[in-house]
Amino acid sequence: MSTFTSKDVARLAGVSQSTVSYVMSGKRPISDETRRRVLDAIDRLTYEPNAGARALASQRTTVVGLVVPFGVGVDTTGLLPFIETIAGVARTRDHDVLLVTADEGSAGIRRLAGRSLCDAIILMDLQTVDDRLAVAANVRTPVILIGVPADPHGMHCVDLDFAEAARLAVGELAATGHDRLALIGHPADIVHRDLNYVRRFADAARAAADAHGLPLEVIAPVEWGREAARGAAARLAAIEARRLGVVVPASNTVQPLLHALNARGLVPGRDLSVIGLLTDAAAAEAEPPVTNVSLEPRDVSRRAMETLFRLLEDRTAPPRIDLITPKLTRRQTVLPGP
Amino acid sequence: MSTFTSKDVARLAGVSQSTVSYVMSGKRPISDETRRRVLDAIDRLTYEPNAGARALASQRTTVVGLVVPFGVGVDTTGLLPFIETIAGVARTRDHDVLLVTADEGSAGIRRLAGRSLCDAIILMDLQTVDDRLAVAANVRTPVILIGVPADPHGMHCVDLDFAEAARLAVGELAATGHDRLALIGHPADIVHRDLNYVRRFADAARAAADAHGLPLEVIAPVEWGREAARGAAARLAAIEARRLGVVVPASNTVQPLLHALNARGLVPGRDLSVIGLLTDAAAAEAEPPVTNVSLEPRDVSRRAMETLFRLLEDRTAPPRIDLITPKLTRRQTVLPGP
DNA sequence: GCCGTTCATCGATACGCATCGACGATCAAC
DNA sequence: GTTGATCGTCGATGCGTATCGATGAACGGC
Repeated sequence: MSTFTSKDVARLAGVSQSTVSYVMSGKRPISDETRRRVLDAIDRLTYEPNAGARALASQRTTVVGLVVPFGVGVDTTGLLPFIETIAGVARTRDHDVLLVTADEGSAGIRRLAGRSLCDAIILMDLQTVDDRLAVAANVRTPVILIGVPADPHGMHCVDLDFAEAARLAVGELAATGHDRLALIGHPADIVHRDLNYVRRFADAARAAADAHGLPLEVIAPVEWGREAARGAAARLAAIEARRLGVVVPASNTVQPLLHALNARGLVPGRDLSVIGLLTDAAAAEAEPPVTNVSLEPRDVSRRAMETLFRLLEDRTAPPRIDLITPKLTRRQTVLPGP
Repeated sequence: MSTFTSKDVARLAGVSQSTVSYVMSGKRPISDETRRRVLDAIDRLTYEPNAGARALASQRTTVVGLVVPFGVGVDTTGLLPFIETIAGVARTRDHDVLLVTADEGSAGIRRLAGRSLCDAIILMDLQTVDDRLAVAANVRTPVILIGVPADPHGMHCVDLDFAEAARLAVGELAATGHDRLALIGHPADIVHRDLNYVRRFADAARAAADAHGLPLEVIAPVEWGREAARGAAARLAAIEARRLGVVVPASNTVQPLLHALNARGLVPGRDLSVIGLLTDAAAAEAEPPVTNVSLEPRDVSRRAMETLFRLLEDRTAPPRIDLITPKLTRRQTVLPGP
C-alpha cells in the first residue's frame, strides 16, 4: 500500500492533475461525469492528499496549535476536558490539533507561527503578565487566549468568568447567613506563577465579601495534597465563627479538604460550609457531593474554537473578551439558611 | 514581522540558498566564516524553515501522531500522564505531537499515514481485537502500540505487564493469609469494548488465584461512580470469608469503593484488604493511602517513544513486545499477615 | 451561419526546502 | 610546474499540491 499522488488519480481518471484538485476543492465547476470518474479513482487508490504539499501550495495547514501547560506547574488535572473538546471540535471542522508544551515558553509560539505549522494557536494557562503575549501579538498566526491577562489589549480572550464565579460563591454564603468567610488559596507554586484566573477569582471574592460586609480570611497552603489540606483544616478549625463559609477555588484541593475537615469532626454542611470551584461532574462525585460553582472547560473550549474559526474566516474580526458564566449548584456542603 | 524564507537568509548572508540549507542540516562541510554569516542572518531575520516545504522536500515531518481514546469510553482519567510524557519526549528529540481522537477509528490512522502528517504513530487504548491493526499493518508509517492485542504479530507493542501486575496483587494477598479473593471488574462499557489490558489482568488474576488455591469471585459494577461502588461494597459485604482480599484494577473505582466500604463499617486494612491498580501518586493521595500495584504511564510512554525513535532510525528493527514491570507498594489497606 | 458567452478542462507555474551533480579553489606531492 | 585530491559553494531539480490564465466546446441570439 504505497502512497499515491493526485497525478496518479488524474491518470487513472483520464483527466489532468488540476482537475483532480478542483474536484476536491470544489472551487471550479466540474461536470458530474468527470467528478464521478475522479472520485472513483480517488476511492480505488485510497488517495489522500499530501499535507505538506497542500500546506505549501495553499498556505493553509488545517491544523490548530494548542499550547498546554505540561511540565510547568502541577495542576494538570483539569486539563483533559479542554484538550478533548478542542480536539473534537477541530475534527468536526476537518482540522487536527498539534500539541505544544508550555515549558517551551514563547519559543513554542514562535515555532508554531514561524514554521507555519498551524493556522491558529490556542494559548492556555496564561500568567497575569505573560511574556508570550508579546510574541503572540507580533505573529501572523491568529492567537486565541484561554484566560484573561492583565493587559488583554488586541487579544482574543475566552475564559470562565472567574469574577462572577467568586461573586456567586460569596453571594450564596452571604445569603445563607454566614458571618465569616475563608478562602483557601492556591499552593505556593501556582501563586508564584501568577496565573491570571487565580488573581481574578481572589480579587472578586474579596470585593464581594466587602460588599456583603463579611470578613474574609485567606488561607494558603504551601503544598498540594493531603498534608496541606490537613493544615488548612486546622487553621479553619481555629477560626471563631458562628457560621463559617469556606470557598475553595483549587479544584483538586476540595476533596482532600473535605476529608481533613471530617477527620477533625467538622462536617461540611453541618458544622460549616464549603463551596468549591470545580466541574459539576467532579462536584457530584465528591464525597460528600459538594456545592459548587462550575468550571466549564467544555463550554470555554467550544467558545474558543468558535472564535478561532471565525477568525480564520475573517481575520479582521475585532478582538473581544468572551466570558462564560458559571453556575452555582447546591448540593450537600452548605448550611441551610437560618 | 512577516515570515522569511531561506532565500531571504541566503541573500542577507551573501550565499546561495542551498548553502543555507546545508548550514542548517550539517550534511555538508561549511567553512566557519560562512556558517557564522548564515547563522547571523538567520538570527537577524528570526528565520524559521517552513514545515510544509521541508516535509515535502525531505519526506520527513518531525511530527509524531498520537491516537488517544477521546470520545469513546469514559475512562480518560489516566490519560494525561501518557500525553504529557509523550509530548515531552518528543520535544527533546525536536518533534511535535499531533493529536488524533480514537473515535475516528481506522480512518484516523489512514489519514495520518496517507497524508504524511507524521513520521510515526502511537496507538493507545487497543481493543483485544482491534480493526485498526489491519490498517496499521498496511501503512508505510511505523506504528507503535501501547497495549498488547490478541494477535500482536508484527506489531511493536509497549505496555505495562498487566499479567505480572495481577500476579503481584494476588500473590501479596495470598502471602498475607487471605482465604478468599474478589476482583472488582470494570464497568460494562469498558468490558464491552474489550480493552486488551482488562482481559490480560483478569485472566492472570484468575490463574494466579488458582495457583494459590484461592477462590476468586468477580464483581462487576455496571456503571462508574459512587452508586456503583456502593453496590460493589454491598456485594463484598455479603461474601463470607475470614480474610477477604479485594483487587481493584480500575483506577478510578478505588477511591469510591474505599468510601463505600467505610460507609458500611468495613474498614480496609482492618476488616478486609484492598489492593488497587493505580499510579503511586494516586495511591499515596487516596484516603486512606491504598496498597497498590503501580501503573507506570510515564515509563510506558518513555519506552514507547524510545521504540519509536529507534524505528525511525532503523525501520528494519524487529517488532517486539516490551512489557514494563509494575511494583507493589504496601500502604494501609491490606491486613498484616497472620 | 457568424459572434459573443458560458462552461468544463488543461497546461504551466509557484510554494520553500533538500539534495545531487558540478565546479573553482586550495594544497600536498612529485 | 603539473597532477590529484579535498574542501566549500553554487545552480538546478524535484517534492505534490493549488491556482491562474488559456483553450476548446457547446450554445443561444441576430
